[in-house]
Order: sequence, then structure tokens, then C-alpha cells
Amino acid sequence: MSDKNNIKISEPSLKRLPLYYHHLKFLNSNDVKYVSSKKIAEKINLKPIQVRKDLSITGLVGKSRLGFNVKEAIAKIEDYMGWKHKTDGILVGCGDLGSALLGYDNFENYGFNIIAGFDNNKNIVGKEIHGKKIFHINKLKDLSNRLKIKVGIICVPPKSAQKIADIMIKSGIKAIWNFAPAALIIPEDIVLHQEDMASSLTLLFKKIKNKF
Amino acid sequence: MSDKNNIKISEPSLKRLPLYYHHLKFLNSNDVKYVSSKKIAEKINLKPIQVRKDLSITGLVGKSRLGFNVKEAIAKIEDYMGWKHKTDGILVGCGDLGSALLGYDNFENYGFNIIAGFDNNKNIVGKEIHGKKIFHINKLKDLSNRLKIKVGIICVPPKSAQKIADIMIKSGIKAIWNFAPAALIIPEDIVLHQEDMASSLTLLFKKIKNKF
DNA sequence: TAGATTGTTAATCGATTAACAATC
DNA sequence: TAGATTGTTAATCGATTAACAATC
Repeated sequence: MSDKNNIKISEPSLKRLPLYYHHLKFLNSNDVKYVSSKKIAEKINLKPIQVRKDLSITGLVGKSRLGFNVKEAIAKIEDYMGWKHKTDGILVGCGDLGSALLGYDNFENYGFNIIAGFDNNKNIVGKEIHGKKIFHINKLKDLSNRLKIKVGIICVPPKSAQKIADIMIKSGIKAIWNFAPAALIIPEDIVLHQEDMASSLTLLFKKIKNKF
Repeated sequence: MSDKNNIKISEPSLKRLPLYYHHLKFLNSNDVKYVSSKKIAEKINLKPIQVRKDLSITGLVGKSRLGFNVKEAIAKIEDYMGWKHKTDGILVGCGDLGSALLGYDNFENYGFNIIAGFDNNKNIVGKEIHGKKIFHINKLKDLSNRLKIKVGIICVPPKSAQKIADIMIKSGIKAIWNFAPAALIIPEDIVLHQEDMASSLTLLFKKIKNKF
């Protein structure tokens, strides 16, 4: 079953939950106990009704006149998102971008942990980047198998991306997060999540055009 | 007016256009002259009708029985997206992620050009990263004003993000692409495009859950 | 011609928004 | 109590998909 609670969640809603979460954490750090959907909506530029709908997906219940208990809301979102359940992953390609991701300490807050980096550059193999050990790519299969790693991040140049994806799949990786601007060809049963700067840039430009 | 052609485009469509584009470029490099929406759809895992709808937004017209002219399609997408019109930007925070973006040579294909980086670290100020000169942050206002820069990228640690955003806005920047995991407070008339790893990670995990 | 493909128009699907009774 | 806020149910809006005539 996909969802514990059998409540469908739309992709837009799913993307908004972290936004509420950030804001709720901020409120909590300021000792705010209750917050209304109206207040949240103002901050995040949404409609109150949308905030309520989204939050209700997590099972959170508010109080009339008071709004939502901030601590409770935080807990419900963490719970719903499964951020407590830790998932391990590995990263291939320890250049600038790979290094940045290895050092992105925010991942642990979202239940994700990169346990090691891989590269084929002899100058960095054996070293550590942001406290993560870097192995040669030919160790990938062995290590992934042994630790039953299911998530792989690709940060290599686009030309090598397909090759790395193939290695990952052979190594038992089931989900690929691809930061290389390359369209990967992968089997049906593998999850591919493409990070696309071009699309993102496009959205930025669209926003600019809409505004001016 | 927002759209030259007065044809509304949905955000999902806008995100798909680069996907078609990549594939069309690939086909073109293989000397394919015509391609049907069915073939494209198969490659990108979409429905043929959706491909046709999206492509029609660019003004592209196909041929019965043949499909779409590959070169023509590429040109129409480039045109519609405005990738020929170059926009300059500056980047603040030249750590791992900032360096990665300074070296992301794909940007130029999408009409974007980072003309310089800024940092407050004396060890890198005055140096070059991927051929881009790095200036001290206190030069930002002067340089942005002089070159009439309208787009700023933030790659500093979350704690400094708001401060940098404020400086950018004072310097005449009109659109901010924020890679720092921080919710920025900005005036109404400034465009904010937030790059959110947490949301992205969340989507990856959702895809995994849906699959298994 | 027969068959493949486009592009238009209409139907469906899903997300957002509105309205409002229930609550404190 | 009066007023603010929730959560439910219904209406609206917009994107996707289906159906199919037109084209070559």
C-alpha cells in the first residue's frame, strides 16, 4: 500500500508540506504555541483553506478560534513525511556539486543520509569530503550490496551519467537521483528522479516575465 | 503582456518543454528528420496527445503521417523559451554549490550567463572559479548597478541568506534564485525562485513509496 | 487507396477555492 | 454572547485525456 492512511496526496500538496514545516519550526523557536491557517497562509503566500486542506492530510486537527498547535503540527508533518525513518544513499561524482551535496547537512533532517562518495579521480579517492569517505567507483557494487543501499545520487558529467546509472542498477540501487543534465534510460522497476536546472531556470524566467 | 502569443502555458507544460528539447537535440544529432508525438511520448513516458498539446504552444505545426520536423521543433522551442535572448546574473556564495553553478556551462544554452561571483572569503576574492572572477560582497551594489544586473543567485549558508537578499535588492536585483534552505522575506515586486532540496527529496521518497 | 498522424473539440479528472455549519 | 477559526461539502477552475474529422 502506498499511503498508510489511504489518503491520497497530490504532488503540489506534498511540495507545500516542507514550507509549512519550515515556518512552524520558526514559530516554535519563537515560542509561539498556536497558529491559524490564516497566519500561515499570509507568510507563505497561499490561501488559508489550502493550508488547512494540506495540513489535514497529515491527520492534524486544529482547534476552533485557536488554530493549530505548533508543536503538534511539526510532529504530524515529520511523522507523515517519514522523516524519522532514515534512508541511506551513496553519491557518485565528487566534484563541486557532489561535494556540496555531501556537505548538505540538511538531508539528515529529512531522513536521508549519504554514507559515502564515489569517484574515479585518484586525487580524492581515499580522502574525505565533509566527513564522508570517498571510494573508487569500482568499489560501488561491493559496498552497495553489503549495506543494501537503495538510493544513488549521480553528480558526474552528463556524458558519464548513463554509465554510472548502469553500474548503480547492477549494484542493486533502486532509486536514482540524477543531477546530471542527461536523460537516462533505465528499467521500468527503477525510480528516477531528475533534477533539472534547465526546467528550474525556465520557471524563474517565466516568473520574471509574468511580473514585468 | 506576459506572453507574446497570448497563449497561456501551464507550469507543467513549461517544465516538459525542456524534456522534448533534449530529446529533439538527440534525434537531430542522429540525423533524424521527422518524429511523431507517439515516438517522443514513448521516450519521455508521456501520452502522445500531451506532447502534441505542449508542442503546439510554441506554434509548431506538424505534418500528417510524418510528425514533426526535428530541426523546426528545436528552433520553435528555443524561440518560445527565449533562450536566444541572453540574461546576465551574479552569484553570491562561492562554496561548493556556488562553484558548481559558476561552472555549469549548460546555463548558456538556456540564455543565462553568470558574469561574476561574490564572496566575503579573502582567500578566494580576486581569484577565478571556472573562469568567473570572484569579487568581495561590498562590490556587489556597484557592479550590479553599473551592469544593470537583474538576476541574483544566493548560495550562502542559510543564516546569511536574508542579509544577502537585502543587499541584492538594494543593488537593483529584481529576481532572486535562492539555493539556501531559508525562507526569504522580500518585497512584493521582487521575484523569488526557491530551490528546495527538501521538497525534491520528498518527491523522490514519494516515488519510491508509490513503486514498492 | 489505406493507414498513420495531426490538431480541434469535448469529456474527464483532479486540484483549488468558496460557502457555511459546527465549535469554542 | 459575539467573533474567530476549523473542517466538510459543493462549486469552480484548469490540466489531461479521449474521440475523431482532416490531411497526406
